Amino acid sequence: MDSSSKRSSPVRQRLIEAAIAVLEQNGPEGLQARKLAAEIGASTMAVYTHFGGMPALLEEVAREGFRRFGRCLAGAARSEDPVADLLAMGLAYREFARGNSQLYRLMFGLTTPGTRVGGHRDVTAEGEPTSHAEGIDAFNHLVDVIERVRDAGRIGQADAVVVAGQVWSTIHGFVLLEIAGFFGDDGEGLAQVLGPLIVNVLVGLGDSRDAVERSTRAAAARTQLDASARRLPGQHLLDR
Amino acid sequence: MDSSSKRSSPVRQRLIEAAIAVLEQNGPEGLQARKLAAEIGASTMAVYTHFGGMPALLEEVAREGFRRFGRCLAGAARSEDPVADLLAMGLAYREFARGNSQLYRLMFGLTTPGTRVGGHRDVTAEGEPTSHAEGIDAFNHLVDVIERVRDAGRIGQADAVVVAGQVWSTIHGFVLLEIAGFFGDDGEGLAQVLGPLIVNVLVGLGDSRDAVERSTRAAAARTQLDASARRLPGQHLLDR
DNA sequence: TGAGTGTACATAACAACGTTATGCAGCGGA
DNA sequence: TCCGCTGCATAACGTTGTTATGTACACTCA
Repeated sequence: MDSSSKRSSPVRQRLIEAAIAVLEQNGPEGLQARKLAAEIGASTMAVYTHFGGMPALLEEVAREGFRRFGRCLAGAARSEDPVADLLAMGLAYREFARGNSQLYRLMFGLTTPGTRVGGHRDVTAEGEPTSHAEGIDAFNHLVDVIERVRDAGRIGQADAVVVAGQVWSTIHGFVLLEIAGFFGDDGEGLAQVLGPLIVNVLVGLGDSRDAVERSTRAAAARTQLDASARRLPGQHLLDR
Repeated sequence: MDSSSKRSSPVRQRLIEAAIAVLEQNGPEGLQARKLAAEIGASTMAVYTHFGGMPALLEEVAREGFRRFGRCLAGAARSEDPVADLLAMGLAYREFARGNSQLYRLMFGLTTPGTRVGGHRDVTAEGEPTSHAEGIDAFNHLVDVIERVRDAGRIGQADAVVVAGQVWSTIHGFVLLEIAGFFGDDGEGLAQVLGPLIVNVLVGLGDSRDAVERSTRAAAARTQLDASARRLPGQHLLDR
């Protein structure tokens, strides 16, 4: 068998895309074998001939999500100011997570929706992210930028991987709390929390505050950033 | 009806506790009406007379989780060095999340396991954290410490709520990535990522690096911190 | 060219899940 | 004593993931 007949069969790909679409529209509850199959005009058997079961399909959805995520991060512009590039990548990161919040959560193994037992006893051992490889690929885009930041002499001689882990923790935590609604629905969280926070981290890493804020303006100018979103009252942490 | 007969009925409480125990042992998949009822020696009807359905029970589990989480944070020692107290609270935070990882994820609406449809059409609208109130209570412990840090003149005149949001993002993100296995299973992530990261944030907030590191040692001395855990090879970000 | 082989898929059935309907035992107040 | 209510067991229903079975089509080889 050649690689195109089985590996990239149209129904297989359409199932994954239908799953992503349904996931974002109806939430994880919508990820049902019958529903997805009907969505592409097939029977539930399509899920089993192409994936072997719902868990494997969801695994593939997460993998595809990480690929798109990686492309999103890679698409962040690359200039002569690596700190501005890092900040732009952070904005792209948040934009992806906000625009694909359900997918983002699924990617990090947080959703675990469809792993219902049904007829058989087997269940994916919960939370083991087999899509680690794709996740690390995406993570490496962060490492690359940080290596450039370091090589530009902005943060001393730190280990880029370790620093990337710190930056990733920062953005990941903010994004999840923002998605969960803890920072309100407008851009308040970005302006008041994530923005200052990433600046603080970079200053803590050794860059000068002036330089970081210059880079911030450069990144904001590149991304048509509506950071000063209209503020509406809401029930969240920053509101009191 | 008096408050003890309905509000804190033994079976109601035992169902919640059974759910927490099963959740941590078997993962979200184990949170089934039949299983939980059998666990306390009752029929599935107990779930419906006391909660009205699985979603409400899970909501109550999350609420109880936030209460325990709040008590855990409140239990962090209180000394004359507020930065050391903040760091100790961060350690307690991570300890709770690691020791109750499934519960922690459920608390933040990330798990969404039992919201299967079954007979009726209704489904909790996915991800809306009705247990916000308890979550904010826990969050306020963080705000309190940071107010003391600010009043001690260590971080300028920042808004304590905003700063708390930054610190929370930081720890939340790290803890979730660590739970997901991205930082290895030993304490490497703590020593290489979270520790330096929180120091960087505090330095970025205005404290001096020397003062933060003194506070770090103080906090580590209080908590019998085995930060230098034995390093085993593993497949994760920091390993290459 | 025709029989054999295998894959992709539809149909139908099964076990397990959440939920609801029904019924019964026990209680308290009139 | 009788009524009504509450707490719960039993049994049934609809929906889920999954599996079994059968079939149509494509491809291979003689």
